[in-house]
Parts: sequence; structure tokens; C-alpha cells
Amino acid sequence: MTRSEENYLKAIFHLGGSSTTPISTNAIAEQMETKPSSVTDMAKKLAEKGLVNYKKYQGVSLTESGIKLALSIIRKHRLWEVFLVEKLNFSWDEVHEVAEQLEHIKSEKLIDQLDTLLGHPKYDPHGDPIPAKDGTFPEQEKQLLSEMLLGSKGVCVGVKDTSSAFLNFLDRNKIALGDTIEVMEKEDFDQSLHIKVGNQELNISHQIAANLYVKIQV
Amino acid sequence: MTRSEENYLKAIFHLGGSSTTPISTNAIAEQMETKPSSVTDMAKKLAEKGLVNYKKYQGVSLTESGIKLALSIIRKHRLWEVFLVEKLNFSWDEVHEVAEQLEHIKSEKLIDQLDTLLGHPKYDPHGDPIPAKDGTFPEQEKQLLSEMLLGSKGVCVGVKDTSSAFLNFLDRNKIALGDTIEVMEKEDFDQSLHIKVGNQELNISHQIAANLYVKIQV
DNA sequence: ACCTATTTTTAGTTTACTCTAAATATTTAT
DNA sequence: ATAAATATTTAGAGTAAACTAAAAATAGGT
Repeated sequence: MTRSEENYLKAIFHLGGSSTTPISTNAIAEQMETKPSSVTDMAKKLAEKGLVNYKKYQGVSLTESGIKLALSIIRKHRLWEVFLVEKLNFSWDEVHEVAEQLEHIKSEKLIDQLDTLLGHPKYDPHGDPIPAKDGTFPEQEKQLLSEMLLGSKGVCVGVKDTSSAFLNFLDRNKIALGDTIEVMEKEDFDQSLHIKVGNQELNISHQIAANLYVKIQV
Repeated sequence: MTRSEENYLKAIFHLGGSSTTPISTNAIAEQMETKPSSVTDMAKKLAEKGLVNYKKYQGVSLTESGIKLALSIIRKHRLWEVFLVEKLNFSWDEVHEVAEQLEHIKSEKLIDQLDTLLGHPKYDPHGDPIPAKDGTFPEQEKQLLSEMLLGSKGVCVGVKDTSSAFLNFLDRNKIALGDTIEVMEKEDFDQSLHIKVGNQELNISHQIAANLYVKIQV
């Protein structure tokens, strides 16, 4: 597996290519910041290796083994992110770029021991679940804050957007994973929300609410 | 800097290319397990970038900036080795291959924080000194065990050969860095040594003694 | 159903790195 | 000093990954 092949598998997975619905060449190109013609080349190569299903003009989806590999790369990426935050004092908006490099290091022992050092974490710093070694991928029940009903309460469990701009906004406004959020008011005009986070109240725009995942309290 | 360029700089440094004596194309090719013609190509490329001095048929030596870069790569390699041994329970014969990959990760913060996490170690698991961030390279006074005088005592501070075969031999014979070694007898016939390590006595061949570094007790 | 717009693929190039084989320079031995 | 051996460079070619531009297939709108 070359680094490039690994990145394609990861991109296809993130675009939903693990289901039977195939992903379009264009979509992959955009995600990878490359050109569609390059995607076609790689699609053929990965199909040769039995990692994707590919038929001309029909898009690409991952095979069983493609999914396995994609998950193992995502596992590495997210474990490294936890390491960077927990052990090396990175903030959650700094980890992505470095984890993109670290995820390609080849050593089974390395990742097993890292997992142990970190205490077998279930989620990365952005609240995304970490695939288990055996390929189990524990998707969590969650919904966007923007979809919460008036008056309902939830725990903040993840972010959709992981840009520095957004993550810094959350830091500045003292909104962190694990915080309890209650929807106090919903503004019809611009869909902004008045929320209570811990014992602090504030207004947030729809765009913010549409990028924060919460788990509803039952 | 590509990965390949970094590997060439490191190899040239290890062959002594930081002094004015240039290193031959063949020597570099052997060290890198590649062909002399590939070395010539890279020598031209690195010379273009001002990282090596190169004249046709005259060999290669590192420039100031080449040395700086080589040291920064060696620093990363050795810090990662310490990390693998101290934090991830690797044994000293397992670290090299993984560190070869990790040394190419690009992030200044990563390596600074790693250094801090490890408590600013001065030596790697094989006793080799770790270059400081500012480029200082604290070469330690040391000599080969095979060169020690009869009856003299020293502390084991490093290994020359870092192959698994050799490192495992040391583990099996309970010889570790930091142990005090005394030369009890020198055999003229085959230059083997009878030594005392801690309170254990054993015979070692010349080949073993010629791959163990000691620091003489004054 | 047909024409147009969009998407996807093909064909041909480029860059970085490597190799083999042949040519050239240097070193060594007599 | 010169021939033989060795070391080094050049030339040409291969591979992986990317790109551009042109061709081909698909999808949408009427």
C-alpha cells in the first residue's frame, strides 16, 4: 500500500463509499484536492488490487477488504490525534495535519502500544469514534444541535466542521465536548439559537448549531 | 525536502561527510543500499540546493546547512527511538525500522513536545547522543571495549553494531548500557576477553568487544 | 427522443526517483 | 609510464503519481 492509495481509500470511505452506493469520480477528486483524471487512474489501480468496485462511468465503492483497510487508517489517524492532544499538548485544531502524516507509519506494534498507552480511547478529540482493531466501528447515536427541539437537553459529543476557525470559536466560547447543552429559544427569523452551556447562556447562529453534534438526554 | 533527500543527508553524515574529507559515491551507494548512478543524480540535486559540496569524481561532503539538516533528522530519529522504548515498550532492537519512518514527519511542535515528554534525553537507547535543537552535538568520550587495557574498568555507554543479533546477544548475557565492565583477562590467541559485568563473569569474542563502547573510569 | 451540459475517461506529458549498460575518469600495480 | 582494475558518470528507460487537453459517455431539460 502506497501513501497515495491509503489516502484514496480514506477519502472514499469518508464520502460514504462503504455502502453499495458508488461515489463519483468528481466527488473523490474534490475531497482529495486533485483532478478527476487522477482519480480514474487510481480507481483502476485499486480495483486491480480488489480494494474497490469500479466500472467505467459508474463510480467507485469500497470492497470488504477496502473497508477494512480504510478503517485501519482511520483508526491510526484518530489514535494519533488523541496522542497529540493528551500527551503532547496539542489543541484540537492543530492535530489534523500532523495526524495525516502519522497515519501512514507502518508498524502494527506501534499502533497497538499507542492504543494501550492512551488507555484504549473510544473517541478522538473531535468526538469521532475510533475503529477497534478488529474492524468494529461504534457509530454513536447523535444529532446536530440545529435539529434539537426547543427545551430539550443534550451532551455535546462531536463537531462536524473541524476547521481551526470553528474549533477556536468553540474554545473562546467555552463550549467543549462533554458539556450539557439546553436549547432555551429558537429564532424563526434566522434560525439562531439561544442556548445554555453549563451555567452560561449565549446565542449562536444556525451555522454554528449545524456543526455541533449532541446526544439527546433520554 | 523530500524523504529521499533527507535519507541521503543522513547517510552522508553517518559516513563522516560533515568534515572536509569528501565521501565517495560508492560508499554512499552501499550505505543507502542503492546504485552509484543514483547517488550521482542525488549529489547534483543536493549540490543545487546548497546542501552538499560536490565536484565530479571528487565525492560529496555536507555544507553548513546540510549538516544542520542532517542533525535535525538524526535528532528526530533518536528522540523517536527513546519514545518507542520508554513509552511504548519496544526493545532496543525493534526501534530502528519504525524510527526510520517517524523521523520524516514534519512538525516542529511535534518534536519539541516529544522532547519535553521524554524529559530532554541526552542519549538514545543505543547510547548515541541526541543532537540538541540548536544543532549542538555532544559527542561523548568513549572507546571500544576491545581497546581497553587489561585490568581497567569502564561503564558501558553504547553499541557500534545495532543489529538484532548483536543486541539480543547483549540482552541474553545481561549486558546493558550503564553496566560497569572490568577486563579480567585478554587472550592473545584470538583476542577474546574475559570480563566482569556487575558481579557476573564471562568470556566474549573480539567481535563482541569491538562493538561495545565504554567510558573509562578515571 | 434529442440536444446540451456535465461528468468521466483517454492520451500524452511532467516530476521525482530509481535502475542497467555503456562510456569515461581515476587509481593501482608493475 | 602505462596497462589493468576500479570508481564514477552519462544516457536511456521504467514506475508511480500527478497534470492538461481532447474525446467519449451519461444525465437533464424541453
